[in-house]
Amino acid sequence: MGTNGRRTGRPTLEAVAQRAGVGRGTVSRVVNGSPRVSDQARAAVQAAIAELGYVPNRAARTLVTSRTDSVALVIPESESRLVAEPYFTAIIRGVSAELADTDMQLLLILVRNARERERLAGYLTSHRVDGVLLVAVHRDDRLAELLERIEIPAVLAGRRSGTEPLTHVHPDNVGGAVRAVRHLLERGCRNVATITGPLDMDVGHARLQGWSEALRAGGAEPEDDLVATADFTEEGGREAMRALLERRPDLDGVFAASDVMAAGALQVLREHGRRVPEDVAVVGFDDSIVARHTDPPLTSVRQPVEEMGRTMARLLLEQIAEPGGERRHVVLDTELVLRDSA
Amino acid sequence: MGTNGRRTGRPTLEAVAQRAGVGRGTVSRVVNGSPRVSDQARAAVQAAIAELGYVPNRAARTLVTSRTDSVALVIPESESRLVAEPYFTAIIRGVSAELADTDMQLLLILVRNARERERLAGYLTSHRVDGVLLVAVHRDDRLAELLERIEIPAVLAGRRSGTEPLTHVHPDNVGGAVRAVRHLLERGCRNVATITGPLDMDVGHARLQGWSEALRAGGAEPEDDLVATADFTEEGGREAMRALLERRPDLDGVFAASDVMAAGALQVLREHGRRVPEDVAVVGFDDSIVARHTDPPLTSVRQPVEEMGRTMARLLLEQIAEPGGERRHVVLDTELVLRDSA
DNA sequence: CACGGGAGTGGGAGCGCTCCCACCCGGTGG
DNA sequence: CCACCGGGTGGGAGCGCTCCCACTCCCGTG
Repeated sequence: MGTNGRRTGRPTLEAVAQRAGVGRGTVSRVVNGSPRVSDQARAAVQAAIAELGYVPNRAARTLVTSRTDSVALVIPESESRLVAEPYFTAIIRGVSAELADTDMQLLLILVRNARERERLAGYLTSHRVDGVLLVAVHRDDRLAELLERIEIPAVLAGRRSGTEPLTHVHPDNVGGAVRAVRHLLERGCRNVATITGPLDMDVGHARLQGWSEALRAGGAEPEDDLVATADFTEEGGREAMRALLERRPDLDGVFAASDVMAAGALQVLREHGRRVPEDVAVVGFDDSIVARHTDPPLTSVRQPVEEMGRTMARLLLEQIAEPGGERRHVVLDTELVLRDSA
Repeated sequence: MGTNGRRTGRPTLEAVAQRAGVGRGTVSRVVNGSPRVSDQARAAVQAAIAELGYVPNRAARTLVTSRTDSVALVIPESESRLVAEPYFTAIIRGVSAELADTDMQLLLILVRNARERERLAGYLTSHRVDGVLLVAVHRDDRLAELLERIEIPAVLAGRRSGTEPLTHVHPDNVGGAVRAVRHLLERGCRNVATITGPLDMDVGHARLQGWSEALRAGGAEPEDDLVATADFTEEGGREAMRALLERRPDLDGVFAASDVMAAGALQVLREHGRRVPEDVAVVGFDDSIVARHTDPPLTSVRQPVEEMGRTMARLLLEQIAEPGGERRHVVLDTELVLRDSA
């Protein structure tokens, strides 16, 4: 009693100090790994910590340091329905794995609408997290702009454009697309069409660019009527495929910028009596779970999503540790996974 | 200068009080919605808050109240590969939606191994969160035991057994299975087999039970050689299907306790030259994304996963608000989604 | 042998908030 | 007319930590 009106039974730094027969300062130094402590004192403190089961009070620490030891993973919901869902799961898994050895907390923030974006803005501005990971970035991304404006450590999955100033990580979209289309050409396809993602996203744009590059490298000219743009959804894939068949009945290969769109395309091809891969060969992108279950199973470009998550987390931690450091840009390799569709 | 050595430019409660010409106590009362404030004072304070853009410092509040205003969603990784992935995404979405209007933060914690479970234990014991949501519960679940022991507000998705003492939410597994099997019987199936999930999980057990009940209700006897146990994976589904075909070549219907296992079963049936649904009708469970892409598309029992997430969050908030309240148990309805496989 | 300085240490101040007690004041009842 | 009450209010104390300054040793140097 007296001055010590403790409400929770949890031991404090003070208690540890008393137990170890040292001052608060010394305990703090030990806990925070300062070298300026004698071996003797350190041992005594560590023993006391173990005996009492001391765990530092995060709030008290945050209050004085104004670090929060937590980072936010922000997922714009509107996009999350579009991009294949396993993508987010894999990102989360990677981020979490990388953070596991730290004592950083992972906050998950889904942003569904303008009101929630507003809330998020207040949230970030009041520095309730040390850093932010943002996925599903598109051109003119309001959230990315926000991150840039308030100068909080941040890492993007994807980018707004080729000149993205914020640190970001993404798969080699161009290279992956090139690989896919090259494979189609090597199989003997003469008229390779593509179903693109939204062209206001770099990922959509880049995969289209890869298609063009691969065609040119193969001596073919990328023709406009071999391109149909969709929105990463299955229905979008179906519509695009119908349009392509109408415009170019002679097509014999399709590169779809996502597995889900490829799945839609496969349905339409079947409806039209085209055999896959004999009449039309199809390659998707993502190597997601759907790729293994389509009929026929889908050849697809694998992107290392979990690895992306890990990398993002690592870059963010670096940036938090050294806020002045320069922005980074990491591109991860893709790989073509062969199945039956091409 | 002087006593006010502020480091961040953010306004404090003190600043608001000064601006509004009232005391700290009054500002605190307004911020926390106490009725014991005159309309005049409240107006002045609200104006000052708006002008200064005041946001309460969470750490300071936590330090004194020992509330953290955050809840943890705990996902045991070992299971997460097994249960269909979209499940977690949907749970997350539901939880997040329900929390969006609160100022509760959502912490995501993946637990991969014993070491991380240990860390989590320390984490929870030191009350760094106000409550916990736990998914993928199985019998003898160590994490569930932990939650029970440290008496922290908690809600489970699923349960350890029929006598689960903790508050929990789950779909009507028995009813869903009954619905599926009844459908198979009504279609004219005479020998309905089942591929179960792990029987050390209530969900595996309950879906098996539903199969039995429906058979009996239909006048048939559930025979042991019509049951094969798997682990919710595709490969498990394949093996189980092979075993069933060997034991009971006369089977003409299969109820699989998950879509992923059903997908594996479909492959094996095709390999064996059985047409689906003509020779063998198949029903899955989950109505996950794979169900739409199998060949043929899979009839499946839909469980309202997002709704489960919402419900879990709601129950948790109630429990945090009133820690003494009694445990709750919510069962959500399922629905049969008809496609081509049955 | 005095002195400067580095290593190690203790503890005051203060982070921004809530809690609670003391106080003020106008209305009511004896 | 005064004691009483209760709505409304201000501000001290204190949550548990880090930061930093002051202090004590004890070594090496001139």
